[in-house]
Amino acid sequence: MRLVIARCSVDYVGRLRAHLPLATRLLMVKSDGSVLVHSDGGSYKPLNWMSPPATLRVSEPDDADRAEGITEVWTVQHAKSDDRLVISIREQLHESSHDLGVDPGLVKDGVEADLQRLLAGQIELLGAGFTLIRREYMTAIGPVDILARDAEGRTVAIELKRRGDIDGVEQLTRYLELLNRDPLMAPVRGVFAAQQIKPQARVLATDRGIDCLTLDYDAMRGVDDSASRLF
Amino acid sequence: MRLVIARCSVDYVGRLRAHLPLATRLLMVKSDGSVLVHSDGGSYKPLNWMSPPATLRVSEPDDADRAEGITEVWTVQHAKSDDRLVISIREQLHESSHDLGVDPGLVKDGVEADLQRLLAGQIELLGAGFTLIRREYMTAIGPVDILARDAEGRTVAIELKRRGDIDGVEQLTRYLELLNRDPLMAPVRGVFAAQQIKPQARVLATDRGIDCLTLDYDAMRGVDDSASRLF
DNA sequence: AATTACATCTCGCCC
DNA sequence: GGGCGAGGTGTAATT
Repeated sequence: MRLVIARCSVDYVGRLRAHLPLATRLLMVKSDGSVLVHSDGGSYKPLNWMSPPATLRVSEPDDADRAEGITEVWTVQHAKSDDRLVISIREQLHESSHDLGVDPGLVKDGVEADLQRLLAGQIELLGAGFTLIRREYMTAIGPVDILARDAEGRTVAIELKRRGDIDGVEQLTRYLELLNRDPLMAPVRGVFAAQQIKPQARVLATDRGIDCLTLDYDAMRGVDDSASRLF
Repeated sequence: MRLVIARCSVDYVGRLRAHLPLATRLLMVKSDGSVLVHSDGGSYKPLNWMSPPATLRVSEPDDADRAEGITEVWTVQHAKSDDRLVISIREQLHESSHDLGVDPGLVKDGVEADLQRLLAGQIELLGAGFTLIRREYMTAIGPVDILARDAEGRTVAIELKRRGDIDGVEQLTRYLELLNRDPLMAPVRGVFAAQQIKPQARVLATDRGIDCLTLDYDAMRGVDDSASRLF
């Protein structure tokens, strides 16, 4: 990885066009040819960038550029598209190179897949007498997160979200509509389960006869102690 | 902005939990307290990060950490939530600080990719005899992208997307439901137009009697040469 | 390789 | 502040 602090202007041409006026920025060149242009603020998204795979070519400025004080022109060309980033450098204030090696990568816990695994193992959270039919029940319009059977023997489709908003209710509604067309399966009722359910989503779900269930991930993780031994 | 290259492990606890095993990485500390942990690959997204506003506290390792070779512990605490990033540093290979100033920010030129403007000007793409009623036709639940009239004099609501997926079909369905409540306007039919339409979206649209239209942006741009003269 | 759905999405906009 | 829509989305899993 190469780190450069430079006064520069940047132009991107590709799926859109974008321009960064002259200012001092961090240029990060990664070993796969990708380049990130960061300012001293904002969040993790760079001001501008080129995704890998890409190649960086450093060239001399032409006469017009030189007259404007540009000392070096970086052309970062994407390997598989016409996307191009051109960095015009006026002054290089810092430069260093570092060998970082390959990163072992991130281990995550608490994403939707973890929620689904936990709820499938604690299906009684939905109510006494509930039994699991299966996870990821495939339909023509996508997989139903969890299919279960309630104490009365009725089929229940469960849609799981980390944050439950209107889109999730719409999704579950489509599944219910489809499943209820199957006379062998109908009537199927729905449960919308999420760590947090937005008020509007709750209203919409209730209006459509869909039950809402707020999940306590920490408590569920505590019950399944294989999860708590992850770290 | 402070740049540190260090052998470190990282733990994030907040909306989820995540762990980065020991490796050499770039730590970028921005002046708003945000921290980015980058490896020498991937794309612009860091391996882990803390969004601003946040505060960085550097502390001595406890005895257990010291025994494992940790020399410094960085705790990055988000100012408005319980999100926390803990960086355990074994070895600091590089350190530098830079004053970048405030960035003037990005100027996007081609952002308006005005598919809508182009289609409104080439409304005959929808079929012979189509005429434009208006763009951004306001309703109580939001603007219909384009409202047109077909050769038979019937009103047509058009939803435009760059990438057409199920959400767009749902959106158009809500508009159609509303517009068809108006006896002066009903019956209104729908057209779902996008550069690319996902199979599931096409199935749903067809099932609801909504026509699908795939748009060739480059061809449309070629017809309207004012667009090709933008730059 | 292409498709699909999730994301600590981020980033605007408008209300 | 929340809600909605778009992104040069990125990313992982599955087909």
